[in-house]
Amino acid sequence: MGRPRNFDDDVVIERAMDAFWTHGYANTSPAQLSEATGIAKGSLYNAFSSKRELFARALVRYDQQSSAIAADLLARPGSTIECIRFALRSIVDFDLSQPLRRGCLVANTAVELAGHDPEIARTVRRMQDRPIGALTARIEQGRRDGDVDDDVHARAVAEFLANTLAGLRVMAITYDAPTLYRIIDSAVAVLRRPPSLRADPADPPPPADRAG
Amino acid sequence: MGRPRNFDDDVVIERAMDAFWTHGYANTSPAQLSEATGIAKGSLYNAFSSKRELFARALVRYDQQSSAIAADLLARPGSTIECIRFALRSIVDFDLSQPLRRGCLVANTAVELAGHDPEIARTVRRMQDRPIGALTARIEQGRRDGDVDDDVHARAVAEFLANTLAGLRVMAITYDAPTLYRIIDSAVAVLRRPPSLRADPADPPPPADRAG
DNA sequence: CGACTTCTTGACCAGTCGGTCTAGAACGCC
DNA sequence: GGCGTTCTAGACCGACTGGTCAAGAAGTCG
Repeated sequence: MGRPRNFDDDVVIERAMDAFWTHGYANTSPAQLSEATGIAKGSLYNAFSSKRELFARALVRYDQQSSAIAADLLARPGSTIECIRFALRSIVDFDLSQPLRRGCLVANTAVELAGHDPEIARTVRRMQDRPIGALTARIEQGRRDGDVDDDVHARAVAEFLANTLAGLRVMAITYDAPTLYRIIDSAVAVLRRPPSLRADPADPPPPADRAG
Repeated sequence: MGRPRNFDDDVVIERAMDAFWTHGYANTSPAQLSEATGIAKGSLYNAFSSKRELFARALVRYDQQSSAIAADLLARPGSTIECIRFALRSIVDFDLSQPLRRGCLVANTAVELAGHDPEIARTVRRMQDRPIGALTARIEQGRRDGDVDDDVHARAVAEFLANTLAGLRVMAITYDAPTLYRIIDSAVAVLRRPPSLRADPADPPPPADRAG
């Protein structure tokens, strides 16, 4: 009963996500959100309580979409290394195809808000853990498939690749495709041979790998 | 002639840098800057024209300090891989030792402003190029010293390591030391054996390195 | 000393911030 | 068609934004 919503919440959240992603949290005013969504400020507050709440919903939406894209990319056929290389390239290509360089909303939120707000920090952390989990699973699959060395520590490499991705999305704001592609090639090379995981990292590399 | 400055510009810029670093550009108001520096708003504007101008000066200062620290770290004795590992760990340790997680001011500025402001983007890009140059030099030295393979592409690996660092400083906002250390260990492992730089990256790894 | 200059300060400014509220529109229900 | 409810829209709010300015303080110079 009562008057029904004049708009689809999901559409509004998506447009708000876009605005927050483009301008950051602090630099997106209620007036801008109203303009971006086509909904008057009053209605926005009636539906989402506060700017903060709307942002939280937008962030969740971003995470869902990103996870879906990541899952698709990591489910593609091919060797682990080629799959991950293609996935990283696709994300970089996406960033560079945008009219404005805006990075990754989760990372941007970490930078802008996580340092001051423990709740946001927890949320961001949870969202950052997801690609690590997905990469871990893909690398473990690679080990089962035999295209990844048994002594590759799946979780450690996944963390490393997620870190590389975080870096790439910052670098994509100011650098060009060739540089970013070179970085990706260097990064995925860890899947060729595992990094040393010993306690004393100063020891020399093992005399030869299993091919020797 | 005329009344002399009541304060040291450099001290004020340093404190402003701290405020911008902690809160971001948009979230640092003239009132906060006045409080952080101990200088009345009017004097601040008299000396630095605008918030924007003061920020630019603070950013330059940050870059100078960072470069000096980086130079020191990369000038330390030891093998290239150990030197770089130690340098990355030191930066991570610094980030984690701070009362607030605030990342890297240059990267934060890339995220917050570079997407919308080409001039800031150029400045940030120049600042990001510096650690790449320093790393390139250190890796080339390693090649001369013989502790880095001749087929390591110094510049490519330097870009990769700078990207890793960019990632680390975002990850240091939400992750803990063990995870970050593992990431560093994975990253510096590229110096053990060069990434493939061939056109077709899908080719299998060479049968054995020079130790085999 | 007085003249001149540049500094410091807090009052002041228009504009915007995040948010509230009121008037009334648009339904379901009886 | 009334009634109750929930919606919409935009006027409105105090606080604060980035920035200016006038009044006067603190120097140099002749």
